[in-house]
Amino acid sequence: MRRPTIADIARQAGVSKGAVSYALNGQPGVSEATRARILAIANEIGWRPNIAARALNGARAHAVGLALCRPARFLGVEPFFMELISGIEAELSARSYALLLQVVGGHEAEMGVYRRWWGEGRVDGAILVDLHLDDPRVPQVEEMGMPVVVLGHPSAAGSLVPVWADDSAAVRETVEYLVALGHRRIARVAGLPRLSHTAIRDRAFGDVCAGLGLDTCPIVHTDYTGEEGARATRRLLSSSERPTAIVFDNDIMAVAGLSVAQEMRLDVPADLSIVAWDDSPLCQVVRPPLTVLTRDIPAYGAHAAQRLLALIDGAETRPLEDQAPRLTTRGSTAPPA
Amino acid sequence: MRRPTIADIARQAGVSKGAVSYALNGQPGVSEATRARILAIANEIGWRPNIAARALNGARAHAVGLALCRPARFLGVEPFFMELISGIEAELSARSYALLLQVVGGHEAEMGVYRRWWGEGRVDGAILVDLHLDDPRVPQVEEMGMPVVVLGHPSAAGSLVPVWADDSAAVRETVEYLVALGHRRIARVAGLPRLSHTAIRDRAFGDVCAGLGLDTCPIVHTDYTGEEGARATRRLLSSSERPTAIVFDNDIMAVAGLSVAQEMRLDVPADLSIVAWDDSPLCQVVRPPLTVLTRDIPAYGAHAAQRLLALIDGAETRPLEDQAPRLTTRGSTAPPA
DNA sequence: CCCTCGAACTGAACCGGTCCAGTGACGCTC
DNA sequence: GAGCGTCACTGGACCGGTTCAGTTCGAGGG
Repeated sequence: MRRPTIADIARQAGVSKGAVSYALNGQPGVSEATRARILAIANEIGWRPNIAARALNGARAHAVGLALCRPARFLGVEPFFMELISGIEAELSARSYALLLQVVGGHEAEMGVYRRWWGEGRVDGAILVDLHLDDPRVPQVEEMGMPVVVLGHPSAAGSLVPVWADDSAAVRETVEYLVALGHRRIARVAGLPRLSHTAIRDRAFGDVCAGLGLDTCPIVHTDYTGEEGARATRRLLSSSERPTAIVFDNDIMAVAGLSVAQEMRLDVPADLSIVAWDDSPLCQVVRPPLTVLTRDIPAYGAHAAQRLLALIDGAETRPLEDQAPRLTTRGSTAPPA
Repeated sequence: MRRPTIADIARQAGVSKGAVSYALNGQPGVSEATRARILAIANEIGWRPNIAARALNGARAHAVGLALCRPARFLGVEPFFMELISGIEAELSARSYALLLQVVGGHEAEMGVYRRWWGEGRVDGAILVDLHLDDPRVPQVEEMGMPVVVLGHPSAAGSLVPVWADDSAAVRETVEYLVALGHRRIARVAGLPRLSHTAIRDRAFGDVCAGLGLDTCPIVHTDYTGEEGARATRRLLSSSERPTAIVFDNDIMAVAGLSVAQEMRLDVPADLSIVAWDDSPLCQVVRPPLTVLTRDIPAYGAHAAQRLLALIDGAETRPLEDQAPRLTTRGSTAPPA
């Protein structure tokens, strides 16, 4: 039971392959009657275009690539990637593009995957995530000439098209809110220090705290896991200058931090206010529910996909600034006791 | 800057395209000297095989498909899919296969995606997840003739190759453990009732409870979200015959249930024991840490990918029974007060 | 020295589409 | 009714590989 080809259709319709091609692609060159006949036959015998054959004629691969460079154990931890992917997907599938996904162990492997995909004509472009400071992938991808959208701040994107959100503004909003509540000792439990968005948030945090004349504003770096979040929290809460508010870089660390505080018989929010980055069901399920910096992650992914498709079409190449994270206040923040 | 082709290599090496093809594919028909020369040139000019051209010759697409039929809001909720995907990926990438991913809204859309992928020669096979009772996808996929591995119990897989784990055994182990602790009133907060694995767990739960002569063993069905988990827990804990132990079908509901219990001033585990299905950082971060049914989800995905690749190669088609979930006891289970 | 055989390689068909240069028929105009 | 333009369609080259039937050549055997 061979797949039907346009040659089969041509034979049945009594026309040439060329005519069938025109008819099926909505191009001029065939009469409406013939077109209808050809479409009917194609439909009847269940013809589908063979993308390989199409791609061979210099056409699009109709797929974009995403290589995630994270150990598997971190992937499950954060809902971020799944939400991002579903957003990217929504945009892609609307244009019948597929997403090629690969989980890789490191940057070299990631570049190897991109090189292979691009070299094999498997993808028309890619999305780069988790930018590092001085990320080696940026110049390498630039050299490959593959259309690429970068999820991250323009300052780190080189000549690639960035899609980004203003994390600095979110940090500022959060700290100002906590200060308005009366907090003077605010700490930050951050993610991996080599990630560029961590650096941006760190700097914004330092700047805002200094600007507001706050006392000590420690930053502790972690690997985003609950264990490290708990350890960082324990350390902060045991210090002589115990902070009255902690801003966490993700939800899982915030929940871990909450548990640590409660273990230490501290009341949240009376003794300690907690803010998490990125909302998730988790943040609403714990007691008290967590005040969070909310992002529309699927939209973020969708915008990135949009820009990438535009880039592939040779159109839009300007940076795209997405909505900044918004502070959603819940029960975990209050004036210090 | 055109992509180099074997014609370019042939020209530079002064041989025919055919010879280059033999050399690059490790086939006999060229001398070792020539082969080395050709490989050197290919390497130097950065040649990569164009998969479209290869696929055109009836070769493999070197990709498998996974269409996830879940609303985006559920995807982020559970680490399950991300872990599954990373496991699938690990196996695929070792064999240079890519994973085509699409998130779809319903079963018809999902079948449309598979039909398109298969018809277009984009994938060599697919993995079917979240089997329903009398799942309409099974006969449809059978008819398409596409190699497919089903993640789910053989009884629901029709003639497709199932990869499954013995959930019944896990349910039995859990209930027997709780009974051994002294519990007599055990409840189950289950997932979507139309999913076949929910039905299997439900039946096992009923059977085991009946077999052990337990009193009432209510089952409440939910949609896997924290909100519904909380509501179900509230309902169970407010009933006249309050259960002393609850087994949840995922981690997020278990955590929500824990919060509800603590809100109701019940001590966990003294007044209520809690067991969650699927371990996650979340389960270890809350107080008390949750007793869970642990599965090696990445391994599960890897095994499914293995079986699928074997199936594509025309080899193995027997069902594969994976390791059953194992009970990992933590602080959330104890004898009833 | 001739014949055979295998290794090494060539040339061309082929996969399933796209697309361009032609071709023939028809209608319109002057 | 000759000339022209347009429409509908044909035939074939082409994309980048694979594969197979030949061809050439050198070595070995009798």
